[in-house]
Amino acid sequence: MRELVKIFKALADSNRIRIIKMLEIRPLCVCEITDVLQLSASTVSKHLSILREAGFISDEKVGKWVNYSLSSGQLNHYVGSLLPLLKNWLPDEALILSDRAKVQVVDRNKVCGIG
Amino acid sequence: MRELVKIFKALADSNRIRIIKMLEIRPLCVCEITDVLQLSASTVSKHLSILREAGFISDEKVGKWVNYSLSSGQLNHYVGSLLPLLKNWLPDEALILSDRAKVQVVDRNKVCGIG
DNA sequence: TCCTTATTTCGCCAAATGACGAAATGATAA
DNA sequence: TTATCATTTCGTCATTTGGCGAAATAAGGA
Repeated sequence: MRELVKIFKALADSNRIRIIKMLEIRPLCVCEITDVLQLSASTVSKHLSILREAGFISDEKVGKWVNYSLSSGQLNHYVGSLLPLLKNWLPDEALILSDRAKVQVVDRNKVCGIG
Repeated sequence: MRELVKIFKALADSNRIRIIKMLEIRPLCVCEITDVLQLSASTVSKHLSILREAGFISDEKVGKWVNYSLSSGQLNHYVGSLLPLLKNWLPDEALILSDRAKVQVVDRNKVCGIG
């Protein structure tokens, strides 16, 4: 029960849903997400830790970057059911489409450390 | 997006999940739910309004009681996907089983106005 | 080694949340 | 009509949440 509540809490924020929908495109580092969402790095880092604790995403340190990607969903039963639903949801939401367009072109070597 | 966040917020509380799992058994009035959850009537009423606003439940006034029941799920796309998932989840959770056992025997004419 | 860079953690603040009791509402029963 | 009962609304309070900037970490490059 506590786990299920944690999972729904993780989804109960629009910025975290935006992150999940961005990660459906490809793995991203913190500063790429920061660039798209226009939030501070510390705020994005917090959102990512909430999503990670809930099992939606996993992180992998590569050099000075941490790449975040969607979980396979095989580890957590609830996540395995919810991520496919989310994948089909919000297909026409303007904000999500614009986020994803930015994800397509963002370059971590250019956005990180500048804006 | 706003609607989806509202829906996840509605599920992001253990007492509201308990209510949904109780309503899987049968429709209930506020005071029956109050009796099982051991919360104040005003708190339960608030939880029910959040679930109703999100589309999970509907209410029907019958005499002096208001019967709450699970939505068919045909009205709201998200709810229609999530309620069936919830129906399969937490099948062995002790708290849910105990709530449901109470639902089986609770009598609104006995519990309302006393406890 | 020293400096830069990406990320996380910490401390703070404003707003939202979940709880309660008291008061208001609406319907039944006397 | 008057009293009772189920429910909702209101005001309050403690806790949680989501945001920020500053400081701490950790890795890379000069």
